Amino acid sequence: MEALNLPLVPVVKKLQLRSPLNSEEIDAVLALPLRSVRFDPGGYLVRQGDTVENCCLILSGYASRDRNTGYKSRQILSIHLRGDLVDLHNNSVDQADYDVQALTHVTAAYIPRRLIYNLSETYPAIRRALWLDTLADMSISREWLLNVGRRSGIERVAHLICELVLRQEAADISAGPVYDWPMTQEQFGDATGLTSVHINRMLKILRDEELISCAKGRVTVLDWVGLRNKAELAKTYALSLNSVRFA
Amino acid sequence: MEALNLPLVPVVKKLQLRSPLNSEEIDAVLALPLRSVRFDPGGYLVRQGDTVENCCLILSGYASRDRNTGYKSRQILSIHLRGDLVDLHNNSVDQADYDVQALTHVTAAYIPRRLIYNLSETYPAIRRALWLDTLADMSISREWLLNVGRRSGIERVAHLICELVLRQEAADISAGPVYDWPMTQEQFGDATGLTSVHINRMLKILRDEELISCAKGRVTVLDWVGLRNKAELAKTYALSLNSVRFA
DNA sequence: CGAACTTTTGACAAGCATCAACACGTGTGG
DNA sequence: CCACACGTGTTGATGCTTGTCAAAAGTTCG
Repeated sequence: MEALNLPLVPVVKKLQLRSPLNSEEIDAVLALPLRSVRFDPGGYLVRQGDTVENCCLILSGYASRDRNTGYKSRQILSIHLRGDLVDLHNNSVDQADYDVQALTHVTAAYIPRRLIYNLSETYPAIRRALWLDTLADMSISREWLLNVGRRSGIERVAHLICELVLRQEAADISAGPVYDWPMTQEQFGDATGLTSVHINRMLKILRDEELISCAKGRVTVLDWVGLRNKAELAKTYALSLNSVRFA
Repeated sequence: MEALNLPLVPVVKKLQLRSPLNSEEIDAVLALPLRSVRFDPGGYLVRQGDTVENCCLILSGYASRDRNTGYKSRQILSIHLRGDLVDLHNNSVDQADYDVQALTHVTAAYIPRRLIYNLSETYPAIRRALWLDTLADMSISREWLLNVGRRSGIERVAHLICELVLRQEAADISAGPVYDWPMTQEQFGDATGLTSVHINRMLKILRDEELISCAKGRVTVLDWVGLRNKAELAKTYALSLNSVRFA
């Protein structure tokens, strides 16, 4: 019982970032039944066109949502960390209009979407939290669109690194200036609308200017202010990542 | 009384596209108090950083949501037609993180956001409709990100034209192959992540290939299938624009 | 240890931006 | 009524950014 509940603790924490929950509401979330599944990198948690009967929750690892154009290229729409309810947004639509793919090894849990729906109908605070979580998601989306549409290659790369740093801090995955690097350069390109070759060159510039250093699987930010300036990171953006609360 | 309600009819219609409303719910929406304001092209309906106390509804004309990077450039995040509740997504955040700007002459109405919130708490059907409307909005956002991130100039332009055509049909603003053209080439560039000069060249190609023709303020689609092929418009996308319903 | 993937680097090509000049239409004031 | 300014559309010349192709070196994992 206790053991079953533990995976849901990050979810409770994430929801409470948005709207405070009382103990009854917390218990209701923790009581959600889980069906855990492990995925290798590249595995599909959700496939475009799937009939959506479950909501997919990341328990560990990193996953991406993505869409692709006819032939060639993939666009990563968002990146998801532990505690993220990835396809809440498919929750009321018949078919998923994107893939959800494991970037690293991922443990995910499927939750029947009907149960989440019931929960949100029963508890207004949970409803608000889910709503605000969605709003935060949309805010990140907007920033990505600005990033891809109107920034240069070097700015895009710096910006995405900044975002991942901030989100990992908010999720208590990292502390200090050393951060998980969940993705290949190709995947990073798919997130920024660039090719992997160009990503490599941009990372080299950031290394040469001593803003970051890369080891295997990790990035260390050497100069946070410098990196942020390179990214033109909006001041309000950092806020929206962590502190969208019910007002 | 009747006269006051008329502007809200398109909103009711839009909500009912998502989830059926009974007459009590319809009356509740129609009873919302409005404060109408007219804007010239370029006027700001909402400014980034504004404290959000009202929700902004488009009664006529076209508006855009946009963000800009430090110096130069603007990215249009979405385009809004009659009946759209533009900043529902700021509804629970203290400050707007984007501008809302009139593309054409616009009549807009401000509605206290608290009233919309109350409405959604009182009537589950309205809540679902607003939620699904938001999901549809996110679906469009995702497609824009794919468009800007992974498509060539010509594809981006064709794709956006296709989207505007579909949405105007869904909103009963146009019928047949002739469509309003609410924006300048510069604005079109801001929506697609290109420059106005390049937009001009891409439009010339589409005209030379006899896929569209342009007169002042209007675009006529001469070859819908050809234009859609040029855009690689996903089949599922057309659906998501109009038919996100409660399942 | 070897196979498969990822990173790195170079040479070259293509796409798009930038700058600039002119055409066209519209509204405004003299 | 004309002249003019201003915004928008059109086109050309040029250069930078990024993509493409290719090859070699490093890395991971069975």
